Amino acid sequence: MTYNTSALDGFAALGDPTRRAIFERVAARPSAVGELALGLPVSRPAVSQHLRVLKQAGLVRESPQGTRRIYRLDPRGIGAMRDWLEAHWTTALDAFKDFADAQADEETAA
Amino acid sequence: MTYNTSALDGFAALGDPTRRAIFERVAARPSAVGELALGLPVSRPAVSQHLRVLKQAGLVRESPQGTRRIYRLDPRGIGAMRDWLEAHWTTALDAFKDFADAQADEETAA
DNA sequence: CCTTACGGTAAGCCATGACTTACAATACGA
DNA sequence: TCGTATTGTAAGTCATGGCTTACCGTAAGG
Repeated sequence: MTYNTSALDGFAALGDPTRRAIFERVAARPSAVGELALGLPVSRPAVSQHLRVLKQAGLVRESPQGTRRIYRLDPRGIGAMRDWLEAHWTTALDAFKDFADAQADEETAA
Repeated sequence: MTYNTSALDGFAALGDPTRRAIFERVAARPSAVGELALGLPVSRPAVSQHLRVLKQAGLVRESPQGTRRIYRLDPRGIGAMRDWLEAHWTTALDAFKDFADAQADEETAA
């Protein structure tokens, strides 16, 4: 099973609560792996593995700085998700409006 | 571990490819469970279980119609995700801009 | 009524993945 | 050059969850 596996994997990446926490901390301030691990209830390797997933989803970028790797947001991944949601947002509203209208008609008829 | 478990569970819901396929089909046209299962490589109970998750995430709504249940989009869930992404979108752009500027300065200095 | 259609639920199987500890690699500082 | 700091990776464990088949409830229609 493959479906559309493109950049929409951002949803799977942000689906994990720990990963979402990491993402939000990186969003607040670019950080190294160790710093992130300090504020989280998981080990440093776990954070490292999560960052790899986030990176593959295009959600974060790393830039080496000495022996440390600074992680910052990458607009590409979040942009793709944003576009996808925005497209469905309008259709969702339209569909809901049609449904509400139909309900109203039903009420009137009854 | 709990983190923020509110309506952001939409990410976890849409993280699964099968669920995303179901969501897109419901977005294209409100459908019954059986119809959805016909066009997918999984059994009808599987679709039913996925719909439950999507419903709990506020992404779809069901409305009984005879023995059938018509599923349509629910704007609430997708709206929450949209807001969350939109907020981080701007910070992502800002952070990226700062980073790009710093890189440019570094280039100039070198 | 009795039958048929439709869909939710239970139980169980199995792959995925999140996490841990242990280890290897790399860059900096004394 | 040697020790230290920082991080990625390997291997293994364990829980989560996605899928299936079997079953039960319920609403229409003869």
